[in-house]
Amino acid sequence: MTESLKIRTLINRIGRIDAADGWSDDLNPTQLAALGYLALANRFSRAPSHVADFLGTTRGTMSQTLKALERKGYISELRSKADKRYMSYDLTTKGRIATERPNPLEQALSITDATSANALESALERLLQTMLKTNKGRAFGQCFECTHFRTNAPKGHCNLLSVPLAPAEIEQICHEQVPK
Amino acid sequence: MTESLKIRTLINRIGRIDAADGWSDDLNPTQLAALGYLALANRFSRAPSHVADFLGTTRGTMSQTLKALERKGYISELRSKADKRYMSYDLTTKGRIATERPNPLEQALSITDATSANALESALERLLQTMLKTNKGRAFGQCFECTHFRTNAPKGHCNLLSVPLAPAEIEQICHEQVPK
DNA sequence: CCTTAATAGTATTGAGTCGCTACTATTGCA
DNA sequence: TGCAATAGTAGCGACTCAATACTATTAAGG
Repeated sequence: MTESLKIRTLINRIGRIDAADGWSDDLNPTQLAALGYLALANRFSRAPSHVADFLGTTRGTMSQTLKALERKGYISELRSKADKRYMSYDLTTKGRIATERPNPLEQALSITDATSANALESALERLLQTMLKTNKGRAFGQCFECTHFRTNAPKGHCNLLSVPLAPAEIEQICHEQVPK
Repeated sequence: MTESLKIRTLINRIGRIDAADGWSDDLNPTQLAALGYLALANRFSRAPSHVADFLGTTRGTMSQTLKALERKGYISELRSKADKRYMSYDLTTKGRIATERPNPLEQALSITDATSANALESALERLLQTMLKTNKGRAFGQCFECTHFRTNAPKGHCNLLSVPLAPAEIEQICHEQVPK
């Protein structure tokens, strides 16, 4: 059994076990994953196509998932006036609460020391970026780690969209992010 | 954004992107995951309930998935004579070939140096074991890392089942494994 | 021994994922 | 101005998935 196969099996299994636990209430793992992404993404990155891109699925599938989330009252639709094709989703209070539900993965990580957690994160981050490079996927990183980001503490500025960024937005996920 | 949340998001996303790519032929990610497990498991660990346990799903769901795999000719059923309730699945040649298909995750890992791959594996292994401990899940590790294993190179012996183990079996996954 | 409990697999149901194709509406570009 | 690109969605078919209920078999206890 090769090292690569072991790692792949581990990631797959950890993800499945974590997802299996995420079935409570009336949300399934995919709906919860979409909700979790929306909770982290900035205001330029909350369209169906962005969520689809982030989770490696299609616009059609994600469209249905988001409609289901809206029907259940976890998110609300927001249509753009500038570009009438474009739409965005905001979390409702109910949606925000749902993302804060405890899960076995974070629970297990909470008893891990900070140094090894940090090492694990950067190893996974490197792995993901390598995968995305060959797959032509987007990075979806945080603004403060982006080449288009200029700091102006405590605020920031996006050079790509020519838009000022509030302090809270600097840590959010953006679909245009290009890692430094 | 906490470190735990980042790691959870990364594992989830890596798993999904890897799975999305695994859709080729006529197999979906879950079928491929079940097939992958059967390829690694020893002869005592290839029943529907074992696969279900390994992947964190139910017997009912896995029963259907395995029936689908059998219908398509990837695995073949083998009923036990000792215990008529029990059954086991073997991979066919077609099934064995399907597990060898290249995938983005292993491809990305192939250009990672051995030391960091090793570190990543043990970090994920620790994370999984912590998750399983609170969830009462089984470890599903390899025989040579089990408390019931006795070596008798190049063969081995299982003290739990009182059965000799061929060299190839020592590296296989067992549902009874208890990590040392 | 024989009743009862535990275990293994499965059929069924209903909600939902997922890729795919086809379609509409809108915007960008040449 | 016309045509291509983009964004979202409906509909289809195969499948996942939890949950329930069921059968068959084996184990355990009085």
